[in-house]
Amino acid sequence: MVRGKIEIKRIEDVTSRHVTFSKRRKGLLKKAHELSVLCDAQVAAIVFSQKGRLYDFASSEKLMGQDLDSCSVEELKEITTKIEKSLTIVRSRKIVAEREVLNDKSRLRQMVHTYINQGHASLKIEFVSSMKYLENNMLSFQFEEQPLWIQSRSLESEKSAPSCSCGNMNLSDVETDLSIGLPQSRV
Amino acid sequence: MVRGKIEIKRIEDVTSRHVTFSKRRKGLLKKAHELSVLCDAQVAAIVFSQKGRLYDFASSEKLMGQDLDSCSVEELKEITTKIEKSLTIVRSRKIVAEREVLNDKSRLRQMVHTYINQGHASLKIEFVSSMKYLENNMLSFQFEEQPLWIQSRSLESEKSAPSCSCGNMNLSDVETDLSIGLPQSRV
DNA sequence: AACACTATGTTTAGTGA
DNA sequence: TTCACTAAACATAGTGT
Repeated sequence: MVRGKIEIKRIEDVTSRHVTFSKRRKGLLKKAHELSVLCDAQVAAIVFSQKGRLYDFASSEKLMGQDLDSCSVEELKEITTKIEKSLTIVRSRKIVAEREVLNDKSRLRQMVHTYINQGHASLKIEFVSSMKYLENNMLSFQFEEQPLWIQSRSLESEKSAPSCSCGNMNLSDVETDLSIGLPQSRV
Repeated sequence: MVRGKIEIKRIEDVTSRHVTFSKRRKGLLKKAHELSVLCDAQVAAIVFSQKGRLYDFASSEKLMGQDLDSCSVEELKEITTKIEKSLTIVRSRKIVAEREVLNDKSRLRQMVHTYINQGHASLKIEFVSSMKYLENNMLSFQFEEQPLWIQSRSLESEKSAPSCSCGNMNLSDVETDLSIGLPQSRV
């Protein structure tokens, strides 16, 4: 047989799909890295396996592990610039995520609307309530339970941040919180 | 001359860098798309040019533009599953972004600490105040001014979401808000 | 600047161990 | 399963227009 070109559509064979996922995921993250270095650009690539495992690359982590003790003033200023850039990417991720949530909400609205109009009475209540569940999830955006890999990663980040007070603020007391919802839903 | 292999380091020539950025960016987004289709995985790739322009791919947007009026119950359930997946990616982007902010904060702390210990008195005040500015930016995470492209994209999303009340909640009134900061800094 | 070309390097689908 | 291999497909650096 001939090793021909492949069509870009879902690979049905489970083994092939896993192998291809592994190879192409590696390729994608490598390309993301190369682009960020060659062109000095902020690049992030995020991949989820079907099991929910996260593989990602984010260019601003280049910054990690630098030996700050030996920094000159010029180097510190350069790092300041880089941090400003990384703020930009964090903010923009918020924009991208928000856009996605808006699109999701729009789709949910359409679905609920369409479904109700079609009047499949027997399934209606069940479906609408599952829609409500999803809506609530998106609106209150709570994280009751997290997969283990998220917990461990968060813990790692926490541990690598030594306690240090700056001015009259103890930075370890910072509470990080993301809420997307109706104003009255926040406590 | 020989068209040899290139070294992965910043391209100094501005024109070459821009051309390479354009070519490789296109390649990366194509690869991201192919991976998401071939392996049925959630994939997102986010690229910023040095001017702050955003280029991105997110696999869940496949969903967009589907004709929901002709959906069967089975299709609706499938879409529900897809929406649940897209929720996962949105949540995980939050995790990635938070991790990045934590790393940034850790670096800032180290920098301020190191700098103060070195005692360059003449520049100290200036530098520390600029660090404070950055800290505040990260802590309060406000969006006073947005580039035009962000505003126009947000408007597009808003327009494509028709008003529809579901239960006792008018979904168009949803207020989206992200805050990372001290509890008392929130209003 | 933005495209077209193409030699060369890189990625990967399929195979076999 | 997970590796290594390799032909073929693909991406792209340098070039020309």
